[in-house]
Amino acid sequence: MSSNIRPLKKQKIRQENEKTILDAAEKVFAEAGYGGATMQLIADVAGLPKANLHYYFPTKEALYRQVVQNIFDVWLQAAAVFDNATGPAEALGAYIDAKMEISRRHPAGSKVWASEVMHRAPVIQDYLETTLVDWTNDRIKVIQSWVEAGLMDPVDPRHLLYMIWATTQHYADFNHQIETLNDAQPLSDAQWQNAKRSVKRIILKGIGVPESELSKL
Amino acid sequence: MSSNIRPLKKQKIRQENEKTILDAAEKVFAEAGYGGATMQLIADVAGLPKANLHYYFPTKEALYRQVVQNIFDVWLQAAAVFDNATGPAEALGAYIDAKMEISRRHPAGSKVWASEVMHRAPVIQDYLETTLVDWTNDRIKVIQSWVEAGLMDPVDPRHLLYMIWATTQHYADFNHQIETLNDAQPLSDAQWQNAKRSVKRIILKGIGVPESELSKL
DNA sequence: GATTATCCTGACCATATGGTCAAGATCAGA
DNA sequence: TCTGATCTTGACCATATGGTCAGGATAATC
Repeated sequence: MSSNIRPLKKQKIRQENEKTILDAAEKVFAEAGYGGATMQLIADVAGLPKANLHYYFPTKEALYRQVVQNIFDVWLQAAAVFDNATGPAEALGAYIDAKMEISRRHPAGSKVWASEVMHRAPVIQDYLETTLVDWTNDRIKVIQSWVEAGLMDPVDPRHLLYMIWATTQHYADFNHQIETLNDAQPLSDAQWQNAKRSVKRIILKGIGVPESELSKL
Repeated sequence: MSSNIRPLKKQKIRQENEKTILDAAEKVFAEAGYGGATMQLIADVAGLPKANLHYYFPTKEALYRQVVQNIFDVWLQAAAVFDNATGPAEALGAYIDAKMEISRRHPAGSKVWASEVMHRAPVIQDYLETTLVDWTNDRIKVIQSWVEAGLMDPVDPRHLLYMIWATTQHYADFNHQIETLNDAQPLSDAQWQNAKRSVKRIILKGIGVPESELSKL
């Protein structure tokens, strides 16, 4: 391709505008849902005329699809931390930390993801059936091996994963409820640390990680 | 009031139609979100002409509000099981069971609730600030007393509650994902039992409930 | 400076949707 | 059977929304 010669500043314009639009779209989709979001509102948040959105993204659905796929990528990146670790305490601890951090930094993305799945995944069903299924089955095998090695109790890996997903994402998806229960204040740094420690401790102890490992958290 | 004399069969008609409409609305709101749901679709699901919905519920928002409030009531009923129990194993075990059962029987309601909270609770914010805050603070005190009585580890009650809510509701809100990961099959009776047992065991063990109590699950 | 490709945008359109209404049907009680 | 209240519904309306388009601006290349 000669694409790295001809378009240079122009390509940059496209790149930046797409990013601006995608960020605005993620926020609006998270706050209003797919049906409640309007192209006009996304345009306003992005600071661009509506017609400009349709220049970069042909339809609302195409824009939404891109938003959801980006979130899926973030999700997969967090999953990488799960690997290259020796045992359940280290691996699951790091995984929980990573997912909690995403919930903190990326709540809108998590909400869009939740909404998409709640509505039976009309856009990313194929990803669920391929990438997610494969990833999950791989991790299940890893957890199974830990069980067989006596590093943890014989818990059902599937439900362990669901619990980790549910709990960590809850801090993003239900952040409004959590704030309301926190005197209408966002969690402070210290409260986030406490949340992470609490979640890790209960789950890891719950699957039989020895106290000697837990004290490292 | 003479309302128990005059309208009798008529009152029954209203009652039945409102129920039909509310059931249809809950399903459609859960599947499409507030913005994606249309009065026409709700009418079709209910088997009634659209104009009839507006006879019983003046606006879409009023109908939605009623749906959400009904769900809140179910939620509170489940919370009752939390009480009149002696210690964490019994109380939290029963609470988790009750919430898992709701997720199984009432997934649409849970999804509407999740969606409402994710969108910053435009309709039931007052309930969150009053009923939910009060209920939560009460339970926190109860859990705190268990900690002080040495019946469980000194975990942060707030995050324990969040974990229970997150995990149990996950089985409703993300049931599509769970089905996809279960060979596109809904969970069987046995799988639901396994899910309940797994969740209860990890959480209760995670907060330090002694093994002698856990074996009763 | 001329040419071409990319980018920008106000004005516009077709459609879908929430909601209205008036006329008719059904029912309880006198 | 007559009367008044409740219920039913097809037809209709105003508005909001996704999407289009033509004409103009801007930037790169020669």
